Amino acid sequence: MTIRDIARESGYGVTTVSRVLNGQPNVSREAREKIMEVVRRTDFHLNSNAKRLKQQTGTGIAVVVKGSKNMLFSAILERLQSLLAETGYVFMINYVDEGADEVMEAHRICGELRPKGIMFLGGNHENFKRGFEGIGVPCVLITSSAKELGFPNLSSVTTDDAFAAECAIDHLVSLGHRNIGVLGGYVENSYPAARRYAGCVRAFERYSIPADRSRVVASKFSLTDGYAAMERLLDKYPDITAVFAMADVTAIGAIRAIRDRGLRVPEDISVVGFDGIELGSYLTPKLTTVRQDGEAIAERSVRLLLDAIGGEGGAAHEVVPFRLFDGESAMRLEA
Amino acid sequence: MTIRDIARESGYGVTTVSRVLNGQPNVSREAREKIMEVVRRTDFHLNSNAKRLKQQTGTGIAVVVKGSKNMLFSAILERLQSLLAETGYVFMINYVDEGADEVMEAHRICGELRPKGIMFLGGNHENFKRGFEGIGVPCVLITSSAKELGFPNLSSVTTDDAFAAECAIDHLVSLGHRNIGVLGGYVENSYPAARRYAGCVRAFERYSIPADRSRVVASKFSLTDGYAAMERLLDKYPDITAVFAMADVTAIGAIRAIRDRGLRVPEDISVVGFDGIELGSYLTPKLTTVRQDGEAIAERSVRLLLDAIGGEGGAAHEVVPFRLFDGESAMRLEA
DNA sequence: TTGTACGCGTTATCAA
DNA sequence: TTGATAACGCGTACAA
Repeated sequence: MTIRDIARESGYGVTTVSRVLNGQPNVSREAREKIMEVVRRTDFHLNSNAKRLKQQTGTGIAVVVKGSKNMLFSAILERLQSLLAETGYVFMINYVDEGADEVMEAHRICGELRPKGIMFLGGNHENFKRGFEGIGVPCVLITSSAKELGFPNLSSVTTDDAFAAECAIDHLVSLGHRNIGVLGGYVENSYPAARRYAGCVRAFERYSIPADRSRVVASKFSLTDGYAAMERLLDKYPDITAVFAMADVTAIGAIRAIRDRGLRVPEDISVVGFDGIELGSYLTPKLTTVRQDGEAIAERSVRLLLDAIGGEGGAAHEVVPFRLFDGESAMRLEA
Repeated sequence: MTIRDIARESGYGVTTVSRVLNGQPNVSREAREKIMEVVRRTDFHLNSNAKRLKQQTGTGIAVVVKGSKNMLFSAILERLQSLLAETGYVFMINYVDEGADEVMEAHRICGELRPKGIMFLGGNHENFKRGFEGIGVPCVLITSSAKELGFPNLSSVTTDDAFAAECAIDHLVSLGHRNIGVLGGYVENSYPAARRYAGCVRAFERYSIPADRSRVVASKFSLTDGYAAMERLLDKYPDITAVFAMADVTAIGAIRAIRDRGLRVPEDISVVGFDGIELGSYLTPKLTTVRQDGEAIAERSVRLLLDAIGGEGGAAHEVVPFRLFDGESAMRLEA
């Protein structure tokens, strides 16, 4: 079933049929109705391969998601999907492993799917430095700033990770804590982890908390890794009274580890997370956390990408606000 | 940059270039090397639109995911992705809203992406009855049995929902509970919900628990809806001692609601969930739940779909084992 | 082993 | 307002 069959069936030419199917003007009412009738009757769909071949363009936006069990990413993804659905773009999601090279993947995607733009949900700066050259379509990196990378077709949308982490530490210190552990991503692999770590250091310095008092254990952002990291932290520094986890899932894993040692949250150890996933406020105690604004992040990302696709200006780097959600998992240190 | 340019540049014909690029035999070593050199040098990629237009097929498998915040789905999806990655199929994920018609969406996808097969992660029987006719590619419905639908190109992979729910109720009854509430999906919209409900009824009858003692409140499968459903349940039946929630997220929402009423889990109210998401065992108390085997579900689904695409046999309907994970959220009823 | 030439289904151009 | 026809880039008979 092709556009030609519709033409023959309806008594018009292929051009007219094409016009109707693409909602173009310069078609008589009558022709439009007759043709649409046939189209509906035969349940005809344009062949998008032929269409794209002709138009020299893949009508779609690819999303490369780094790590599939990130609940913040899920929330952002959902919002992206619904925002993009309204625009008529096809939305192509590709998950890559946390250790994979998302930029290599992007090259593959460009060759294969010819997207009009690419969104990276998470990403490693090294991979971009090494391989982003040569990617021709507009891109936006989400949850990791690409400002210093300086590519003209790579925008970014982020939370101010350093400042946000600083606020988290501020909060703990204001509650009287000085022996604070940090559970984090791998600073060398993850830009957000590096920024958050930098924020911690800044805060510790401000309060003259010696560097050796800030106990940092790297871990992947997952329940099980958070658990393991917390165990190591407790082994090495049994005197800590508070923990800042660089992701909510890490915090949840950590809380389980704390309890499995017979300690309580927050009475024995206060915990502050990062991300602000919905689940956090269903836990007991409710998770105190730095809440990133996933909705805003998604919206700004789509806006930036669509503008870039439309040819409006070059790369932009936006920072969306966060706020500290004061839950129940962190409390004042009893003297 | 086309295959013709590569041909000219390398001094061979387009056919030879095409053969090399598709790994076909009947090409001399020398030609292969020379051509590959040019391909690498110019970073050439085949135009997949032209390729698919010619081959009359989109090389890919589409997945229609119903509801994006289903953590079980996320886990299955991840596994599907990695299984399919090994096969070289492009993996196209499409999220649809819980209220949307996934079969309509499948039609759109067929017209647009021309996939070789479709996987439905969640789905409504009514939609299939009404609209599946006319979908020509092999499909597999995951987490909902399509046996009774009888389409020759629609396989399915499920847990035995009815039996699993029956086991959940069995467990609660064996702990001494008789006043058991049920928090569930909409029985009329969700086949798994209907099956699980049927299992509950069967168990209640077996124990001669009057139907009016089984207090059922329908709700969507989400944290917030689980919370609201539990509130309604407590309003109507303050004397219940146990709750079976048809999804873990519902259970987690319910637990929050119970606690917000000043009651304890499991001392005042026992809770049993369904799905067995990883998170459950990080909670306090650890969630007692019916654990579906997401890995096996993903693996069987891929197997079934690939076999069907390969033309091996018709529709098959597989049931994968589950098991009751005995956590801490359900306890013996104190006399 | 290699090359020529045609057709896949659509849109764009141009003429009617 | 309409229609004939030439591309788009690839795979593949078929010929050499």
